[in-house]
Amino acid sequence: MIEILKQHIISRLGEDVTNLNEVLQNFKSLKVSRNETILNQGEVCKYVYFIVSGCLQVYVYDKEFNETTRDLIIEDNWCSELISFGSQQPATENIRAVEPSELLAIDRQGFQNMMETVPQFDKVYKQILEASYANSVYRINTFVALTALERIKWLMDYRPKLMSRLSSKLIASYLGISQETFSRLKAKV
Amino acid sequence: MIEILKQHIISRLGEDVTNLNEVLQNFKSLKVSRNETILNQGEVCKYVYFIVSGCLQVYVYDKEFNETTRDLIIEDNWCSELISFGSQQPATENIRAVEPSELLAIDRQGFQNMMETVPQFDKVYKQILEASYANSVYRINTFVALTALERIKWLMDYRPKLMSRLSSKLIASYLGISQETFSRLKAKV
DNA sequence: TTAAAACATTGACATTTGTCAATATTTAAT
DNA sequence: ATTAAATATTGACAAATGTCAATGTTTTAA
Repeated sequence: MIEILKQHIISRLGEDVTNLNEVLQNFKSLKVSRNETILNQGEVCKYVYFIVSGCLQVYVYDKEFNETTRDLIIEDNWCSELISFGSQQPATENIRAVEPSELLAIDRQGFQNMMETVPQFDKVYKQILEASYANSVYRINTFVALTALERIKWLMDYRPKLMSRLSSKLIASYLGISQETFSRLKAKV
Repeated sequence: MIEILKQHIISRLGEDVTNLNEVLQNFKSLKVSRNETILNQGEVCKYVYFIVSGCLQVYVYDKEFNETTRDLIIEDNWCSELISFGSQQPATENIRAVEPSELLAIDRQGFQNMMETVPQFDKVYKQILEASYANSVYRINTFVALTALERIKWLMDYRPKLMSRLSSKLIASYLGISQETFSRLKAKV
């Protein structure tokens, strides 16, 4: 499992990362089953997760307790509630596995260790943050102006893996439309 | 003008910032008039702006060339197209002043100088990035699930200054609703 | 100060999307 | 393998929002 993360890091920081193997010891490996929650809103988010395999859902509840999904993240990506992780304030979002998933978790102390052992690691946090930010900006700009049908087309074009792997219910919640509308419009594409 | 930025930085990094005055020399002061564009999509974003007074709009065009506004940022805040600024790739968003504005601009070289002169300054970029990220996450989670009326109420409660200062047209574009719907629902609140 | 332009409001109507309910299909657990 | 639960589809209808057009109001610039 660690090997996948190793490749991921090398592809970003280059081959010559000193102490990489020691650094990777800071990650704890865990397996989570489908529908297992790994963060509840109100708790402090203690870890940043690297997804080795599977898929995580980041979501909130609206006032009628419907879930709305801010993000769906698959293998070879990072996932966390970064705002809570960074500030140690209670999280405003929930995270759960929507597929059986293999994760590598690192806590703040681990991050600290890494920064000291591998100076370039400073960049990794910045990269994760920048990627997350870019993703959310993109999501706002893409979605505010699009109709339900256009959102579906967008997902098919740019996130085809999500479309084929996940339930309609989940996709609809990610697109911000009802299941019924999703079901109907899907047929029209 | 610089004095306001100085207070802003002191409030975040504390009183004892070494070389602060020299650091502030890296900022160029500029005045922009209403409707003046300071970044066009396709260009590389060269500056991060601190808004001393006024208001900036960050927006994109949809396929019918309507503007959709991702953010409206007022005085005492930072504004940039951070993804372009960080990567030096072409910007995907436009920025314009929607009020006559006084800005302090710093370029990458200036940022570099600051990091070297004031070690704590490293934090400032991270803080700007984190704040921007938190803001966009909040925007996604708040808006995806809200009706037009609820969005208006939200704006009145949490961004009352925007509501009173800016045109209905702009506010509607920020809320992702038509001007007419905004006009009608505003009366019902 | 005045004319032109931009913006805001309102009505009529069309379109999109949501809700509820019934049924079919798939998935999960024993 | 069988049954219960969850998910997906479809219809009928309601509610929300958008579009177009007409008019009134405010802002801007000469």
